[in-house]
Amino acid sequence: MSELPRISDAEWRVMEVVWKKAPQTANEIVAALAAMNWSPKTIKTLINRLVGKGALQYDKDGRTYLYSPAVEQGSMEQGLVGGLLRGAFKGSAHRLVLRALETGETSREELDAIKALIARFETDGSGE
Amino acid sequence: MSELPRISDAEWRVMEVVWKKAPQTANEIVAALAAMNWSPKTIKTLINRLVGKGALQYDKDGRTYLYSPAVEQGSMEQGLVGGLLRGAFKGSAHRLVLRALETGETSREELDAIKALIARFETDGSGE
DNA sequence: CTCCATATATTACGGTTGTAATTGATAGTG
DNA sequence: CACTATCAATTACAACCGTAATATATGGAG
Repeated sequence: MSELPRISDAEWRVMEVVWKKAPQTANEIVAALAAMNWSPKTIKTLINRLVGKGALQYDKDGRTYLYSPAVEQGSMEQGLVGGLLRGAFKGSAHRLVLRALETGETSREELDAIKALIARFETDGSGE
Repeated sequence: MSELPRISDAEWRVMEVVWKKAPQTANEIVAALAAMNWSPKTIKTLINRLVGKGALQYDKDGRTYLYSPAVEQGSMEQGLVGGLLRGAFKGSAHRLVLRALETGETSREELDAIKALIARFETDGSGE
């Protein structure tokens, strides 16, 4: 049961790019992150760290590398939220949801989707 | 609009103690954290860092200090969840909730409480 | 007034993170 | 075949974090 790597915020941005489309070269990743205004060097560093942590893997294509995720986005999201839930919220999911809703950025559609989730988890204790 | 300080996990544990009861002396905080098996020195360091970050404040009582929170727990929780929501979930509250529920640790009571929250946020767009 | 127990303050040290620059390897260009 | 543009690898460095140890100040016991 391989442990999920612990990755930082900046590293997460890089993972998002590769989760969205894989494999990608370092330069493609850099291009996808243009909006971050990071030096390409910085992004290369982040990529290397992610490889070191086992979050990214690569195949050599001649001189360049093709990077792909080595961990699933959903698992990482679960790890993140689970940590918060256990750590800061002591398992109180409704308090976590309260804080999320308090940001005031949640649309009616999101609220409906959450209602649907609750219904699903109410009938059977887990996912459908 | 004072910015919320950014505090680490270990520091959060200390804040929890002071949020639960304030003011408290350093020694009372240490006692409350006995279960963490941290050296008292370590806890003093965390307290000092929290003061430096503006998360704790103190009043001198002779030679000892009485520490109190300088930021509210709710605000800090909101900052935490809001950051996650904007950062990793791109505003998709229902996906955040999904990941929370997937941990499989959520009781029926929690689910009911969440339903109540949804209802509240559906009628008026914010807290009552 | 002196000494000690104890409270706070300062310093330590290796690992992580943000943010890069420098170095080393190599595929093409001429 | 020598040179350069470009990859990836190594190194840098300050701030933050976990985890303390050491130093300094001071109220109270004699």
